[in-house]
Amino acid sequence: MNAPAIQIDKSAGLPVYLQLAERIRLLVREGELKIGDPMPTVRGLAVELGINANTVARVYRELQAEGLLRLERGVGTFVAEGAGAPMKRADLRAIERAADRIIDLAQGAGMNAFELSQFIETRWKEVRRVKR
Amino acid sequence: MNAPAIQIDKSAGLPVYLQLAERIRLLVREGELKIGDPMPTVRGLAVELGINANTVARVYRELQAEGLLRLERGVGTFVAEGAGAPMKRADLRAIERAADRIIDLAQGAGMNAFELSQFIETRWKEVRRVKR
Amino acid sequence: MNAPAIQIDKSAGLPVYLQLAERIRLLVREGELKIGDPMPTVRGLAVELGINANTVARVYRELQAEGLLRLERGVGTFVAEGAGAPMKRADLRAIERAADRIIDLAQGAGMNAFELSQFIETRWKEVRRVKR
Amino acid sequence: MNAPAIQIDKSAGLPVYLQLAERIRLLVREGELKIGDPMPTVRGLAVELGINANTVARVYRELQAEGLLRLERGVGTFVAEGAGAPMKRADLRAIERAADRIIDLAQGAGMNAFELSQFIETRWKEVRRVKR
DNA sequence: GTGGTCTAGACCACG
DNA sequence: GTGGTCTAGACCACT
Repeated sequence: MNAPAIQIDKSAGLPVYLQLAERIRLLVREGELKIGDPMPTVRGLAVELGINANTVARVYRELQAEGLLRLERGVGTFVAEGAGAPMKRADLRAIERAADRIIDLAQGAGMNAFELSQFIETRWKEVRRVKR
Repeated sequence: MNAPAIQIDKSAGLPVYLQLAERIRLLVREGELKIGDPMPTVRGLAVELGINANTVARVYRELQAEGLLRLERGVGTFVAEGAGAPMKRADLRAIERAADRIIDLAQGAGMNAFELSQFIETRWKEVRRVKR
Repeated sequence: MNAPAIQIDKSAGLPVYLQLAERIRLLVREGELKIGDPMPTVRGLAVELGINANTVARVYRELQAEGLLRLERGVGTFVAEGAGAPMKRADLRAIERAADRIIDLAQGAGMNAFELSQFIETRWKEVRRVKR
Repeated sequence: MNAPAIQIDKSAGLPVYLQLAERIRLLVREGELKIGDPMPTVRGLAVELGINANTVARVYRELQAEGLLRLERGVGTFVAEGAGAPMKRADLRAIERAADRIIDLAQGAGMNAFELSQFIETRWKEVRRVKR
């Protein structure tokens, strides 16, 4: 598909706009969105995700400030030149495999998605602290 | 240590009270907090984390409603009998090893903690969807 | 006065949020707002300027991203440490005197405020182009 | 040159059509465009400035309504008789000198073009307020 | 039809 | 009472 599906969890606690921004950053880093690719329109994406157009516009604006997107009035929104190179495919695959494994383990131990993600964020910060 | 260290990221977007509640649930599941163990006082924990005492009290109340904590007026707060058995040590160790590995891979690929946790949450939901 | 008056021209063509952001940046650079000073509340300033609270909030958020303001949930908004040192008083005075002079000349020649500011912006860019 | 260079800053916040209209008015007042002089064609100017032809056409129409331009179908666009007399050369030179001076001061103090023009507009309005 | 700005007002997190 | 998020909807600038 040309425009990869973007999912949002409106009841996740994390603000919708942060989820959406992060999802787009990830699609760019994964190479699913390449420099110059057109983004969905503000209103179109809003309808697709069941959120308000202002929320999408806010995300696009912030990503433009980051240099990741380029907003052209009257034309559309595109992945900007400043988006940087995507991850290497091999790296991405390795992370995907590792993710599938830990998800499997966590499910076996009775954790849910939120618990696992929190666990990993906490552990990340602990590891960094130890390394210092 | 009597009370395991709890970390909160006030600038993480996720509400403080959700982070705190989740952190305590995890400590119980990991077996670091056992049934009957005393929790830090509301005020003490609030000071330690640099957040408002009301926020801590709210979390303790919610966890009491869940049956995870037991608030004894005038005495203190304790891990309740309803907390359930902790995870098996082997499971926990396996998840920790898997976490360290994926954190390593993600850092190597230039991701940050938030990106990785979002990636895993998204992947979890995708996997579940595929399995259906 | 503790909180310097901020003025907005809602019919100026330039978006209100840009005017407001620039006005605040200038007050900081002029030294009228110092590091640690409290800003008006979002809602209070909105009422004072006759604009919507969301517009003020957007400006505060953008200035926080710039490192100029510090927003504390439940507390208030303050001039941040990253605001940098204000201009020297002598420089400021010299610019004020020069401004008064050119305003006088422009008024004598029948220009209005918008024309003069456009003239200066254009000339600035021409000068820079020549210098290159 | 036949048609003096016109500059537009598409990222300046101020609508392009306002910038363009103001720039033309100024060229007439400065005497760089005299009564009867031909204006660039709509399409030519649009291409030169990298904006849409509709936008240029709209500006020409507005300036015609003001009596500044005269559109002759099939022939071209010209500076109209109603354009009025240009500023005195001495006045213009004095303003230019004053502008160069204040630009110099502002650059020395670390301001940018937008900041200076906003500063002057604000000061203009303050001065008028004081004089009343 | 695209993005941009602004409003009015609801509800939430936090102190 | 403070800032934060989100909605619904209006109107504008531009292609």
